[in-house]
Amino acid sequence: MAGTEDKYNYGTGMNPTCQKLILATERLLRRDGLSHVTTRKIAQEAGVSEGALYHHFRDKAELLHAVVLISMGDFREILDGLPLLVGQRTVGENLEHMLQAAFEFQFKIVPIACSLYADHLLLARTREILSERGIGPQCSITVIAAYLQAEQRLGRVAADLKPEAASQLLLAGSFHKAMFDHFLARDLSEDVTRRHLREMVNALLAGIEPRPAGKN
Amino acid sequence: MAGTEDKYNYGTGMNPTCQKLILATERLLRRDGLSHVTTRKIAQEAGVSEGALYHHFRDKAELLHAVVLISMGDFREILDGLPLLVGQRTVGENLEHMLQAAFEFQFKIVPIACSLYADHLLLARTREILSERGIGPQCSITVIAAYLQAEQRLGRVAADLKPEAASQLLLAGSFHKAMFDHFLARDLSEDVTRRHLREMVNALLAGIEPRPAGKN
Amino acid sequence: MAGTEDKYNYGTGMNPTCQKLILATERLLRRDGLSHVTTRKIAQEAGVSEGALYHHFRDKAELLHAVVLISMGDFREILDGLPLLVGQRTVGENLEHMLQAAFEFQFKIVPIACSLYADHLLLARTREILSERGIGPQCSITVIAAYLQAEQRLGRVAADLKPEAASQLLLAGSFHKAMFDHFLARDLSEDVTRRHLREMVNALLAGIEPRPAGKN
Amino acid sequence: MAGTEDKYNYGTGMNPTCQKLILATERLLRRDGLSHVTTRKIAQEAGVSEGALYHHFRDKAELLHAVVLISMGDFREILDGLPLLVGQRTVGENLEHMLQAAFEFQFKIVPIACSLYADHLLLARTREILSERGIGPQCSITVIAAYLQAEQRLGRVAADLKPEAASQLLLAGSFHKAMFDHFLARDLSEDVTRRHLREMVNALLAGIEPRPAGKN
DNA sequence: AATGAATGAGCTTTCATTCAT
DNA sequence: GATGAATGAAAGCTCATTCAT
Repeated sequence: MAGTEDKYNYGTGMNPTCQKLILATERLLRRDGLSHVTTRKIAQEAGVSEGALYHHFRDKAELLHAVVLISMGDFREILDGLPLLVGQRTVGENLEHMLQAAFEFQFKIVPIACSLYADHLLLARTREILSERGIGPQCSITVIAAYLQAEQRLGRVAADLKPEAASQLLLAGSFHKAMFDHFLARDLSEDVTRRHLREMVNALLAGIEPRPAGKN
Repeated sequence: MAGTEDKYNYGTGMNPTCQKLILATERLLRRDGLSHVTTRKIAQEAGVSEGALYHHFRDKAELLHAVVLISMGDFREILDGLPLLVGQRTVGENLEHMLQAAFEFQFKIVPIACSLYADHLLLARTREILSERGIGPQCSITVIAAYLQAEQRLGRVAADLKPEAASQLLLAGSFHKAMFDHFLARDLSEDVTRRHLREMVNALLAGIEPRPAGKN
Repeated sequence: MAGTEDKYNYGTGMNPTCQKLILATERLLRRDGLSHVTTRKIAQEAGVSEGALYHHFRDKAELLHAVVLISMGDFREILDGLPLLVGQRTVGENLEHMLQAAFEFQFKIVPIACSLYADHLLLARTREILSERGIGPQCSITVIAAYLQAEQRLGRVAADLKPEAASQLLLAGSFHKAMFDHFLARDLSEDVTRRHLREMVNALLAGIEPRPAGKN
Repeated sequence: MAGTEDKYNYGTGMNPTCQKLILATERLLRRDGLSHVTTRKIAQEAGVSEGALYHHFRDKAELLHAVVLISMGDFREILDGLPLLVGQRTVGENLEHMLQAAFEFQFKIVPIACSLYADHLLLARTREILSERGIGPQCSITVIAAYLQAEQRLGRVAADLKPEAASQLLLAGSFHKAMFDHFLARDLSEDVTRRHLREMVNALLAGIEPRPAGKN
């Protein structure tokens, strides 16, 4: 993915000072929570000066945003690859695979994303940054909804399903689980997590209403 | 607060100054977000002196805990009526009705609940308090899951549904929407909100998988 | 003047901390110039904490404003007393007396007033403070113009004089001299200053145009 | 700048980078006020690197001095034409015309000239430079005073007028107006400005004292 | 019990200046 | 000569907490 047209290439080929700052911020956020993460501590942890932080990022919010972007990791690639999976394997397998990646991402950013609600100014600034760059949480929902719609056209998804609603339910489910796991400070094994997510996917796949005996 | 028999008796028989402080804090938390709620603003909003705050609470954290406790306390009551609906009307109607109430509550507490993630100490202490009192987000999930299980026994819900998973999906969906609405600072009409929630319920009711033509 | 309705009573009966801060600011401004006068230095010089500064003044601009107000000293009283002088002594004597007081005030505030132009934000904030309180430099001009108008009605001032213009000329003249004395860092004797000011008053009194021989 | 014969040759035969820096600084000073003119902004505005600034000027102060010098340099030229007007048209017309030009110049330099008062070191250094070159505000006063004296000899100006005092009153009046317009951030039409200045000239021409009925 | 002035450490951000390339 | 990343001190301001009254 190096050298793509991505203007905000925080994953690869990045200035080492930038990288140090982002990693330091991520580490501190996870350990202490946003309200204890000061620019001073970040600079110290990164081993650079506080001035350097403002040389590379307009403000603290922009640094936080970079942390979020870098945390997307696999999830972004999987979202990008989703259109190619239309008609492949089963819908359930595809959704489950996607949701695992989503969860991994969400689990990392819950401490940041939720912290924003503690500071309306930071929240507003984040909104600004996201809209400046034309991205945001709704993007993931839209991409998955588009996938479901494509499968709908193939008859692999119920014709009367609202793709947006189903998509939001799934992402919300994994995000909620991520918040929950953080809240309880529980460190679940990968297996348990996978099972949780699979159960959500399955519940949504089959639906709540009983199906007439026959198929399934 | 001195010497009553209920250690967490923040609702009744409380010193009026205490009560004023707690209510003022709750109002401010909702309005401004944790990081802008200062002891000075709290005292002003409550109409007492800053010093008084420290007569009734050891420190700001203790006051915040009291507020969190009160705010979260309603969790249980929200769903008390649910068991009575088993077998009544349709499952869809019952769930939708429940989700509207849940959303209203969640929308109110998002700024407070999310703020907790900004401060790991506050989060840890809240975790302890809530688990001590046997409340918290898991309660809601359990109650709804119990309702679904009861309906399952009546055959009104698919036999192979995992009630916990479906329940979490729904609550997560509305919570996610609440966070989203706050993030975008959008004030949706009641109608639009109702439609959003109904679409989620419907998506989960019918499921993603296509149903064989015929009944339903 | 103690106990008047003046809401911003910075001269008398003032909180000693306030007074210390104002005096310290005045001293430092005179010595170093605004751009070297930091809130930290002010607090040190005043022998109080930096926090105390912000306890008594909303921001640095408000403190500067207080310094200006306290510097008005006699000038304000003389302006207040001007209406009573209508018809008394000669117009020249009255104006000269007023201008001496104006100069004393202006000489003190030149370093502050001019410094504001170095910082557009501070300038804007000052404009805000002044308009909040309904005061400003135009007030002095107006008061003196009113005096001239009253004398006009008595025939002691030329009927076709524009009072505002004459008033501004005088105040501008002494302000300009104050700037000039500061610029040259010259410490003129009171006598020389008095003569300068008297010459300005006289020039304006008699006018530039030659008078027909006869009276005067 | 290196090794030319004119120590203050900032206008001609100068290194283009130097020139760009000086012009950029002047523009910014006028627009933003001294305290917001940073070396970074200067370099950006000049289209060179921040480092280049330090190749051509020992420090920021030296650059500022160069700018002040250039800005103030016009002082002398403004009034060069005045001696030629002695005995021409009316004294009032001549003064009014001169004051319009003076105002235009003063309005431009107010932000720079006043900013000097924010930094006593800068003020002192400017004082030295200006007096070394024999320029400064006193020059304008002297030139106008000389004009008035010449007219006095022709009987077109009252014999007992102190030319210096009248001259300073006028220049002070327009400078004061310039400061005022900046302070109020008001952008007056040329017509209004012209009227303001004309009223000042007229007030000074006719004087405050009533004239015996009859001529004039 | 209640007040509110005072504290001082800490916050985010800015900026003149240096220096390896 | 020119660059621009890096520095680190210092700016204005905030805030939980204390304490004399």
